Amino acid sequence: MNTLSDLPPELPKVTVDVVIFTLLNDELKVLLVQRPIQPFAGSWTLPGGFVQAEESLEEAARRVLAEKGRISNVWLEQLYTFGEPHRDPRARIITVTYFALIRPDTLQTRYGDDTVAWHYAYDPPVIGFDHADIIAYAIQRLRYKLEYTAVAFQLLPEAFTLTELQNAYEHILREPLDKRNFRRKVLATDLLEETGDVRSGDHRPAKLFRFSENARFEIQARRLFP
Amino acid sequence: MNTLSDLPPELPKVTVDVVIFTLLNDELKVLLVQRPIQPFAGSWTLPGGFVQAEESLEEAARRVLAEKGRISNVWLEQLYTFGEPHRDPRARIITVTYFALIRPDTLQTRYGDDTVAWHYAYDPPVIGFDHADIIAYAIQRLRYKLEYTAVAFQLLPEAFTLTELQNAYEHILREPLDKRNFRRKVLATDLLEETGDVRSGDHRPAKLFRFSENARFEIQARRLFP
DNA sequence: ACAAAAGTGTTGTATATACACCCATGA
DNA sequence: TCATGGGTGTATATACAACACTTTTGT
Repeated sequence: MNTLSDLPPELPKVTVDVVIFTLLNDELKVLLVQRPIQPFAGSWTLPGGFVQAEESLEEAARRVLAEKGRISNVWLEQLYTFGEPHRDPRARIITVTYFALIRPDTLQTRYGDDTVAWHYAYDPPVIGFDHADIIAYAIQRLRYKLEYTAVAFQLLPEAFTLTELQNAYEHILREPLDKRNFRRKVLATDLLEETGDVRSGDHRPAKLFRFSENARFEIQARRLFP
Repeated sequence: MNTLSDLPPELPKVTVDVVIFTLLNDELKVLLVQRPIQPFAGSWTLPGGFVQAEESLEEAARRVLAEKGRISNVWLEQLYTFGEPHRDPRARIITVTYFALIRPDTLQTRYGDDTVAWHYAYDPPVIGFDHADIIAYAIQRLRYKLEYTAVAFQLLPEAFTLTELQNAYEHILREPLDKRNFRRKVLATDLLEETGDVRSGDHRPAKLFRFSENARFEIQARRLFP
């Protein structure tokens, strides 16, 4: 694997960083890695790595996901490319960023490894490099996509209640939504189907839904909330 | 300036390519450069260049605009980053693409230089590398932005008639628009103001408009056609 | 006077919003 | 029986789409 010291200093090098979001306890979280060394020792940064010679940018991003948290088969989209000359004080680094949405149980970190952890996306710890900007931009894109597409199911378990879906929207958008209007809108699309089961809690059981198969092809195109 | 042969072959190198659009004779055109050498000798490609050590990506894109057509002070936005391993047969090249909208009179090419020229964006000549994909993606983004923002004025002269504005929209979107609805919508925004002059042709003179100053700050945000 | 482009309103339809009560269950 | 979250309908306002004729000028 390349390290910074392997590389001639005069040429830009290319990394991919991935903003990995999940919903954990109704909170939007982002996966961060704590830096053991200078610069920014102790600060948290996005998981990333150098682009290898024979992999595409998206393959590099998926490799990073696999290496940091054994995450595979997730939804991933290119976000933006950051290339200010001195964003890394050591060398010229150009970073192609991706963002991913996963269910929290998809992540497997090594037992006892507290250098890879979920943090509040809206209230992160001390962040190194320009990664706070990247996270802020990713949140903006996520909120935008949430209003216009059906990406939300990437964050939810296979089956979910309409209240759970609405909670996900409310916590990411940070605004309350009207229950009746929300239900009418999501049911008016053909993206949801009932599983036939219910979730029984303390009170009245709630119908369980899943995203229909064709929803997976419409993440990009469909406007859930026009 | 770096050339491919200067660079060690094992590391990805970074270029910026710029998709420069204009409207010329009511047609959407893209600026292309004819390649003098292999690979793809004779094919047309996007203007581009290597990212230099001390310039940002956007600065690199502006340098390309200045070098190829003495174009300065134009609207520019990052588009996407292309990085498939063998998109350039000679070496691993990662290209950060930008797109720009200019008025056709902004371009100054050297007299007699026919290796830099406007081509039909919707009906381009033979294109080298994967630049046809890049152009197609840029058109898609342009159409999208046109429906949701006020970018169109980047393509029009300082003063224009409503019919000229509608023509611009119709030729980029490739669909006819209703004259009354179009006028009502654009005038309902506060993005346009009358210059007070009229354009006299063969027939009834048309009022001239300009984009108001605050429109320039709202290119990104404002939805012209919600 | 006529050709050609500029300019102008109304109506129906669809969509978004605001809002409050009854239902089913477990304790 | 009561506490809790699940589930439901209507009325109003706003936005969009369809549509045709009159006005002004130059020749």
